[in-house]
Amino acid sequence: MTLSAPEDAPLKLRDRIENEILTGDMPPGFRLDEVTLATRFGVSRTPIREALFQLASAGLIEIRPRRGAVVAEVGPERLVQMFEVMAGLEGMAGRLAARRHTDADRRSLTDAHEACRRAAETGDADAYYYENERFHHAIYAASRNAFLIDQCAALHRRLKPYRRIQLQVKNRVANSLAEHEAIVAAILNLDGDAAERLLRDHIVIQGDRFSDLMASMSERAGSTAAKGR
Amino acid sequence: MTLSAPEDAPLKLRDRIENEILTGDMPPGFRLDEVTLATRFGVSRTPIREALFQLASAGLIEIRPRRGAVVAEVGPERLVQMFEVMAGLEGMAGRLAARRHTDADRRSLTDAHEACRRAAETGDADAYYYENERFHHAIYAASRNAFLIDQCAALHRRLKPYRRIQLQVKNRVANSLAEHEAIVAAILNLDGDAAERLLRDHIVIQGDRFSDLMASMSERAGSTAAKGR
DNA sequence: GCTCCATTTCTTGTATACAAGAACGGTTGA
DNA sequence: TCAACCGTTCTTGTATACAAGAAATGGAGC
Repeated sequence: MTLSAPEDAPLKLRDRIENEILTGDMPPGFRLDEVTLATRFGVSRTPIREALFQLASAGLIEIRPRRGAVVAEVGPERLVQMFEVMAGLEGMAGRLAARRHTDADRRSLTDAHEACRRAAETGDADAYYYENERFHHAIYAASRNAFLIDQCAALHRRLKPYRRIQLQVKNRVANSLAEHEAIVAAILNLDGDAAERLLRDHIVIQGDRFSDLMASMSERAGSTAAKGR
Repeated sequence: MTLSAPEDAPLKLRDRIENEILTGDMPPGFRLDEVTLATRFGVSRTPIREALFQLASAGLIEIRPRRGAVVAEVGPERLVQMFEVMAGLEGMAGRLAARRHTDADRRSLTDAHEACRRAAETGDADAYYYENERFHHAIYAASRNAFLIDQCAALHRRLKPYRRIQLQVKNRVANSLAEHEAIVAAILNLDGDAAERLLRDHIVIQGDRFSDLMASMSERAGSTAAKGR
């Protein structure tokens, strides 16, 4: 299973491990043994350790001194917190995008939205997942704040696996698209307050949607558990 | 010059280097030579490299493959962007704090505010700097979102040196305290919208304040320049 | 049969050795 | 005098060796 497909030829070690974590090949709690990884990737322990430190900084794994590294367990509570922050950041990006976007931003935003619509109409969930990502990145970019773009992209990336599950919830694609519609309108109308509010609500998990996500998660946990040790 | 004083006995390598960067002992553009650092700290290159990778993940330094690491140059543009994001995050923390704070949060918030007032009255800028930090962390904590707390604390830490300069701007302490007053009131009154708005304005740099900060920065750059190579 | 302790084994943390790319300088030619 | 090219030197990237702490295992005592 692969998540994204850039030029995958010179993929750095860090990204390869990161992918395995994000795709769930290395489930939460999975023990990351240095020598095992080293032999598996055909390198020595040194570059492995460097990659692990970077992943630890990103919060994807947890390094306990002298006790090795494990894939970070993100419990329901922390997951909700992360989505809450994501909602805040996206709302902020939307507000800024509404009053700062350039003509080029406007175009890439509408393009991405149209691509989402096409994917939704064909009912291809995977395609929608991909185009949805493009849509959100277009909003980040339109905020014209490079630091905010970095922060949003980083958190978005970390939430990738859960977002994917989220889309499997019933009717989510149709609802998501309708929300996109309103978001685009708000940004193009330079209505920052509306864009912020709409994006916040678009991301936030609450009520039924939250329960659904949690349910999907626990199912999934059952199927992938005990891969570690 | 030291920034904060935890139990400084078993200070990790990463933090020691980080401190030298944050305090300005290693100014932006400063070349971080591995062997030099290794001999200076009395260790081998390996742990130095680990620390450097972590600092790079945090955005404090920049590692150019095969070309070594340098302290990241944060230009005025990026600095403004970082403060903009900080304002957004603090606003969010304030909004959440207003509707989630516990009795203990309420107490530590008012305590921190009182400490700020005392420091301001004695005119001790350093003391105010320290208590101001405590005040903001009290708000983060009151948001009851551990992930948001982490994010806020990390960015706050990165902006430390610039915040310190900011306080040296004329009348800033008095204005800051007045703004704190209103923020506390909003949070205690459970007025999330007001808390968010007030905190955003409290952090944001614009107009005169921004010019003043830039002026202080360029002065400072002059005094510390060319320490690197 | 269970528990606690000692020994062994395994894993991580650190140091060092080696390889390869980048910066530097000197020489040669116009 | 200046520029380009080649060789040296220095720095980073990787591998390996060694040390020290943690887990695992086996045995002894209760």
